[in-house]
Amino acid sequence: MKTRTRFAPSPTGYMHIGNLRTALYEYLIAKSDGGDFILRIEDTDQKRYVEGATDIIYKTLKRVGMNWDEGPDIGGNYGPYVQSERKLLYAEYAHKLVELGGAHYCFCAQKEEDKDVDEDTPEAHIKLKDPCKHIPLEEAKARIAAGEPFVVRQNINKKGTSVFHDVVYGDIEIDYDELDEGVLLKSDGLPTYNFANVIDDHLMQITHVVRGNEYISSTPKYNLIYEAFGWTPPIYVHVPPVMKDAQHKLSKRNGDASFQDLVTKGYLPEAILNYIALLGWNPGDEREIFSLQELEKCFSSERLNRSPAIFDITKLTWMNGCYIRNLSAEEFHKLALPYYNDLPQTLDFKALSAVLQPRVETLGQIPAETVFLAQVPEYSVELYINKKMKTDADIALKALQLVLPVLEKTIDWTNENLFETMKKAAQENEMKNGQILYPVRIALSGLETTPGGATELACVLGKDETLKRINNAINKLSK
RNA sequence: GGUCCCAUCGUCUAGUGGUUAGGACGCGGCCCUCUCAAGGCUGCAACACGAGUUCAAAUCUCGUUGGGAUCACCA
Repeated sequence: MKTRTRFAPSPTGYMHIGNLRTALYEYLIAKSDGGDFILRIEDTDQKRYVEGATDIIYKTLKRVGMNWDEGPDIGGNYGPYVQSERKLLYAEYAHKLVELGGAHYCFCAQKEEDKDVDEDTPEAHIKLKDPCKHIPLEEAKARIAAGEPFVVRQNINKKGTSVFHDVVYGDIEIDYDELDEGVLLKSDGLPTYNFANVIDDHLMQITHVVRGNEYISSTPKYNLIYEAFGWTPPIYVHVPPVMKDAQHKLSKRNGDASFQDLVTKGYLPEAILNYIALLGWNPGDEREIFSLQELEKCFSSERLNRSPAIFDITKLTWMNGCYIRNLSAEEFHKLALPYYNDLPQTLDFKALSAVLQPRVETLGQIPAETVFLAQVPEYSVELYINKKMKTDADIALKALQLVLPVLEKTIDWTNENLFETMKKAAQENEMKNGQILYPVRIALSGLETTPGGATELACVLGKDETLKRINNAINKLSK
């Protein structure tokens, strides 16, 4: 049987890093086995639906090169691939499941939201027995026919322990009486995730289901549905979450960086993808830099990790630097250009870009220290002035002249606290190490300066002296 | 609270009974260099705890502690 995996996001906002990683693993499981990767949109919760979110999903996947073989936009043999368009299908199967004894109709009002209930008390977690379960089927049907609102709830009739196998976690045992008889078909006629994912995964012939490990405890419920229909469950691959710190998941809700945020900051999609691939997976050897194609070759779900991984922006930054340094001068400049225009308050980046263009061409390489694309302007100016000044005085001069007005505007000359602190730090460092902080030293030389250096110089010398020295440098270069 | 899951340097991890517990990021030092960065070399740094099994345990078992998940007409 051909391997088929699916990425099934809800269009509720930006693409989270954890989501993207799940998609990656789905993609890799399929592609490392010559299988198909399917995109399915799970939009059964109309309350959480966010306009444009689907587009973000498309763009993100395309941006990192994870192309899907079937999906809402390109179709396929198992469509439609948007759950809201499959509404009738779910209803049909839900009624069928009732006939098969796997579910029942329920007419209870929606449970009120608990307010002042202490989450930790046992009482807060007592599962309600559903009185509707005992309504005779004929009576229930009559009430539905009469127009009474209803939901379809799952029947958990089994006793004892359920055992299922997970690729990552191994065999897992859960008692049936831990399971609640959850809603499968909501009163608005749309299915819940618990039902839709089973129906769709079966109908779309999905072989491997990859999802967050928060679904582990409800997996037996899904197996019960498969069983009631006489279907074979897929292979389960539950993955641990990506964490922000030891206690908290990475989540957009808390303002954690999304894929798009990272890209905007100058992280290359390839680097982000490479980094998150290694967050919970490793190839078994010591390689760390992988293109998507290379990952396809060596990926194995057996090497997925069981414990959560903390997202470390520092290491991503390092990896991003690796990717940026590998760019050709042309590629680099093309990618960096938007950032020149993006920071109008600090420098005239258009002019600066024109100044820097020949430098990249001359050097034929990217400044080694360039880590973030978004930092390109600052780094470039600094490096340029420092390194090329002597041989390329003319261009350096132009860069300096661009920097000067910025200094006057951006440095808070009145912030005495800042200046005092930095001055003190510089002096302490001088006493301790016998040398002045590098940027200050450069600045003091009066010949070379940089935005950063000038700031520190200003801390030590004050505004007038700083500007005087920079002007001297410009004059000297003009000759 | 019930149930399920997890536990190696600060972080990502290798490790499936015998290793000086390896690598990467970060951090410190040295080299290179007109500075920084990059590169090279090097240093600091971990098996949560306690029993047990065994000649031998990071690895197997049990317990403890700590953390996470779940108990929605959200996914």
